[in-house]
Parts: sequence; structure tokens; C-alpha cells
Amino acid sequence: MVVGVLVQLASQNVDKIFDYSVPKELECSIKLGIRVLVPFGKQILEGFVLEIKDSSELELKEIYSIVDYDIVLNKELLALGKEIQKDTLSTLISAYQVMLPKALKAKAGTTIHKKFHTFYQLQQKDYVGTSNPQKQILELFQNRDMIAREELVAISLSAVSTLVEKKVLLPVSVEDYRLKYDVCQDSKRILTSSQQQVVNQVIEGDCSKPFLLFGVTGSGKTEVYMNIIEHVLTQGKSAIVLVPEISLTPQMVEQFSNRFGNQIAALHSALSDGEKYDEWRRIARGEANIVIGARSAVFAPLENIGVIIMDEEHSDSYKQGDKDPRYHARDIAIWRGKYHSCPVVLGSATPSLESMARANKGVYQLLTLKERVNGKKLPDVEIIDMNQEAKKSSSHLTVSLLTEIQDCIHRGEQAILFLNRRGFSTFVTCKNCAETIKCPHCDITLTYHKSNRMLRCHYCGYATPLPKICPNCHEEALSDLGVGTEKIEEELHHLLPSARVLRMDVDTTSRKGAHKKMIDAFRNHEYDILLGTQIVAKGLDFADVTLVGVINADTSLNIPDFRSSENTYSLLSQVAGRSGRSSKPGKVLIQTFNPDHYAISYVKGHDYLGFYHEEMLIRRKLGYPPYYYLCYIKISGKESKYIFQEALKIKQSLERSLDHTTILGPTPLSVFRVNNIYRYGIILKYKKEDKLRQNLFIIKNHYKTNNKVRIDIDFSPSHF
DNA sequence: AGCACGCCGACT
DNA sequence: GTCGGCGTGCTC
Repeated sequence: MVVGVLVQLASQNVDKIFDYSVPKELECSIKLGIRVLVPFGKQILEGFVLEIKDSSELELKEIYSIVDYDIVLNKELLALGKEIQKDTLSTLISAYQVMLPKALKAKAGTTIHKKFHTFYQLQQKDYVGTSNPQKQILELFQNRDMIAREELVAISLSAVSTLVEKKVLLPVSVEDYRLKYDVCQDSKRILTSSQQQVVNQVIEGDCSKPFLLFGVTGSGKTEVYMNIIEHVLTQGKSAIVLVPEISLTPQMVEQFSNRFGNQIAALHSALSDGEKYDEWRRIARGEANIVIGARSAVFAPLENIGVIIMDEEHSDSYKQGDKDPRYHARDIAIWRGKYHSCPVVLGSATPSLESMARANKGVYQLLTLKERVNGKKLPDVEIIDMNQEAKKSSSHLTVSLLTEIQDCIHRGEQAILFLNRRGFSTFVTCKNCAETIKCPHCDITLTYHKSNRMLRCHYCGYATPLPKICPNCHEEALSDLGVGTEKIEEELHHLLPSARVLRMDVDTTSRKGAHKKMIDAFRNHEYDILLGTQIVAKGLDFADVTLVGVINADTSLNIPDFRSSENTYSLLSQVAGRSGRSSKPGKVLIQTFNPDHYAISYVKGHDYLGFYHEEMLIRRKLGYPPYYYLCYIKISGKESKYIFQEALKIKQSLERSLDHTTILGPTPLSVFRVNNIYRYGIILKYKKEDKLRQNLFIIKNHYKTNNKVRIDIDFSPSHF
């Protein structure tokens, strides 16, 4: 017997299948998708068995040993890995490694310490106890087939040992799963008719096309998901639920665990590697049939999937952009949906433009939830023009906002204050007229480089020195902006001394469990105001929050990215959606220097479609997605001149080989030098380019032995 | 990723 | 004459 093995070495040069012969005694343990140890040059490495055959033309070494007796990559995942390699031009090994928990990756450096608990199983069903404790113990087995040692020993230690001696009970070791979920049965709610309609369409409709569930904040999407899953479970199938970042949506996990108990497995970043491994194992063994998790949970080793749900489908956290394979979980979900012939549900209150455009073209099936459950109205949104306010006071909190906060607290209700911190101080704004300086060719905010006092466009490379005076109002008032939550907290203490403020950001929630504690404390009214960044924007559901204040709507608008309007609209809508979710009407105040910008003004009317149509016009005009595909090529290395030369060569080679593609750059990345590595980017825009992957593959191949140049390719980057 | 092979500079 | 620099290439 001969096996084809892919070694766990993340190097392009070794990313191919090597043949090994199998010693006779190991033959019966060989299966596709297990890991084996193989001699590789002078070292012994772990690898995946991808092929099993009778012979090979080469002279072969023998497999050293077998690592897994259970398959780690099933047939589906093996096929999916090849697809990912083809699609993203990543190495095959990176595609497989991203599917598995870190603990299964070679050289993780962490050993898994399993905890075992002893349980007892009934061996002889007809045995009747001879003593009272024995009878008591045996009675417990009437409706359970496995009982923990502690429970039985509590009745009588000696009776347990007698029963074991008589072979009535069998002790078994069971891995101690670190996470337990308890079911609480009464968490089911009755669906509204529109919710029910959506559920029916998913479970009865045509599942060959993904569904886009467009539902306003508070329309009860989670309840819809749970009902679909309930139906899927009755068919004996399993489900995957993807969430942007599970630590941001603890309430969702709670709802699911209340409803489905131990059937769920949660995979998220707050778990240790060991805990992730436990959960992954439970899934692989079929002990959990609902998987909830962030991006990589889309690879959960479930069999017989009945539905894949992606909540907040617009979130850019679904795209892995920092390392290979640069995949989008949405694409993987759709691929797996096809494989299992099951529905894929993409849910959002603010769908990505790509998805909505596909829905409009009929590529996705659009499902809509227009209203909040129980007929609750969406909150009133008021926009505060900071251009006027900034002249009156230098505070970040306007009088109108402070007054509303005060009123809200007096009514015994709560407020969320959102500080938009993205794009922190890399752009320049005029303090007098609020003008931000844009690229004349790209309609993109220029990025300010402090080191050489230049403004630069990261799309086309245009650069200009930072002017002394504002080109719009000719005042000498240009400055870069930046505020932190600490600063706002200080101001609040000063201006509203009696208000109890809970500050929540990366610094305060980094400790394990801190996030949940804070949420509970806020829910229990230990605080009046929840102040935070992105972390307070999404998924939270507090009944008594009737006011949401956005301190600075503009920061996300000014980041130099073609998606900045989309991200801003989506973010503001999501934050706004935190207000007035229960019986009391909600209000939202948005402080902005750009009150007339469409990404902000459409939030006022909760008019996603209005925003969508306006943004689509701009995308078409500027040649961005969804009208064009993008591909980003990053060329990096230690010698900046040489890197630029090579980047130029790549551009020229692409110009020669591609017919229907716009090629921009090479331009230096916004952070040009990182750890003394210089980086250039080339952007490709295309509608249809059959030869693209083939040509990029050749380029990547060409540089794989050149350790002075590193090439990273990202198809459909979420940002540059 | 390692590790060997290989062909050029400064040393016991 | 040798030790050692890291460029190039291979690992079934």
C-alpha cells in the first residue's frame, strides 16, 4: 500500500503530495484524511493522508506512524480544501490547517491535557439489586444509560464496587468537556406571521440559491434562525450558525444554549486552544449538532448539514485577509450548502452591497422582515450638526446630547454612548469648515503621513504635501483628530457627576468573563450609561436602553476605503438599533460634522434601500464592487527599491497578459514599513478575467524560491 | 521549514 | 591550507 501525504509545512516549496509506502501492520489503520508521521529529509513531520494507492514509480520511504485513528478531514473537507487552494491561490496545506483547531496543527507547541471523569454503564439489564442501595442505584439507570461516579457513590460506595465486581456496572472514562450548557425549555417564543413566513420559505423553498434575510434591527432574526434549526433537527440534520465575533454576541449564544442545551458547540476566540479542541471533537463525533462560531466555524466537521446561517452577513470579520488562505466564510458557506443541498441564510439589517445586489439580480433569494417584533417602532433619529456646536464649545458632548442623557436617566432608563474610533487620526480635517482633503482622482480621503508631512492616496498613489491652509475655506485650521473613551468618560464625570458610567472597550474587557460581567451589571441597572467603541454597537439587547448617542459619526466615514460609506451607514444603523427595543420608545442622537452626507442622513429614516441605491451609483461610477471585482497583490521585502522594481515588473507582466483588467499601482501601503519590511500594493479591477488566476499563479510560482520578495494575493479584499 | 551542498574571504 | 559566510535546491 502507498499513501500520498501532504506534510504540515507552510511552505510553497513543499506544498505537494509526497508518496510513502505503508508497513503491512499499519495498512488496516490507513484512511483518507488522517494524520501520519513521515520521515521528510532529515526530519520527521506530520502530514495528512490525501491519497491511497497500490504503487508508485518512485523509491519510497515508509510511514513512521499513525497519528489519528479517527479521520480529521472528511471527504467533504478534503474536497473543499482543494477548492480553496484553487480559488485563493493559497497553499493546500494552509487551506487544510485553517479548517482544524490549532491543537491539531503540527508544532502548536501546546499539548492537550484531557481531563477524564468516570462514568458507569449498565451491563446486565435483568439484574435485580440484592440490597437497598443497589436497587436505588439500578433505578437511576431506568431512563439514563450513563451516570457519573459521584452521583452513584453518593448513595453507597461499597454498593457501586459490588455491582462492578459482579459486572453489572461497567466503569468508563469520558473526556471532561469543559463547557456545559443547560436547557431551559420555556425559552420558545411564538413567531409573528412575517417571521413564520420567512421560516417557511427557508425550510420549504428552493435551497439551490442562498437566502438573503434582510430584517431591521429588532425584527427577531435570531428567533427565525432558531425555528429553522428546530425544523432541521427534526429531520436528523445539523446546523451551523456563524456570528461576526462571538464575544460581541454573548446574548445570541445564551439564547441558543437555553433553547438547545448540550446540542450546541460554540467555537470562538475566548476559548483556550484546549477548549476549542474539545468542542471540535464533540462536533466530529456527532455529539453536538448545532455549531455556533465565528469565521472558521464554517469549517465545522458536521455531517449531514441541514442549514448554514450567517448572521450579520455584511461584517468584514468573515473575511480572512491577514494570512493565507484569504477566504470569505460566505463563499465557504455557499459551497458547503451546495455540497449538502441545504439552505444557506445570510442575515443582516444592513446587507453588504454585494449581497443586496445579488439579491436584486436573483442570484440570492430576498426575504424581508420590515418590522420589529410586537410592532415596536424603530427609534427616532436626530442628527446634530457639529459644525455649529463646535463653535460654541470644545466639548465632545453637545448640550442637546447631555440634556437627552439627563432626561433619560431621570426617567430611570439607560443610555448607550458610542465612540467611533476607527481610522484613528490618520486623516486631516479642517476645524473651521470640516473639510477633509480628498484625492482628485479617487474620491477617497487622503491619508496623512506624519513622518514626511504628506497626504497620500492609497488607491492611485497620488501624493501632495500637507497644505498650511484649508483648500476649501482658506483658514489655517487643519488638524488630525482623535479621541478615546477615557477622554469622554472624564468629560461625562465632569458634566454629569451623578451619572454612573460603564466604560467598555478592548482594555476593560480583555480579561476572560469581564465582558459578560459588564453586560450583566449594566442590565441590572448598576450603571446609567454604557460608553464604548465598536463593542457596544452590535447585538446587545437591553430593555431599558431608550437613548443611543453617537459621539462622532465621522471617523469611519473618513477612512480611506471605498467601503467607508457602507461601513458607516451599517455601523450607525446597528448602534441605532440598540435603542427602544422593549416597551419604551427609543431615541438616537448622532453628532456629526457631515450632517448631509448620505451615509448619515439615510440613517435618520432607517432607509437602507435609499442608502443602497445612492451608494450603488457611486460604486458604478468609480468602478468598485459589486460592479467590479477587486484583487489586491501585496509585494513585500526588506529592500524597498528592489521591491518596487519587482512590483513594477509584476504590473507590467499583468498588463501584457490581461485584457479586461484595470491595474492600479504599485503604491506603498498605508503603513509602508513594518518590521523593516517594505510593502507595495497593486490593485486589479475587473468584471471578467478568465486568465487572472492562471497568471497570478505563474507570478506566485516565479517568486516562491526568491526569499527577497514575498507575494500575497487577496481576491475581494475587505479593505486595503 | 530545515538541512546539505557549494563556492568565496580571514584565520589557527 | 582550513573554518565559515549564506545563496540555492531538495525533501517521497
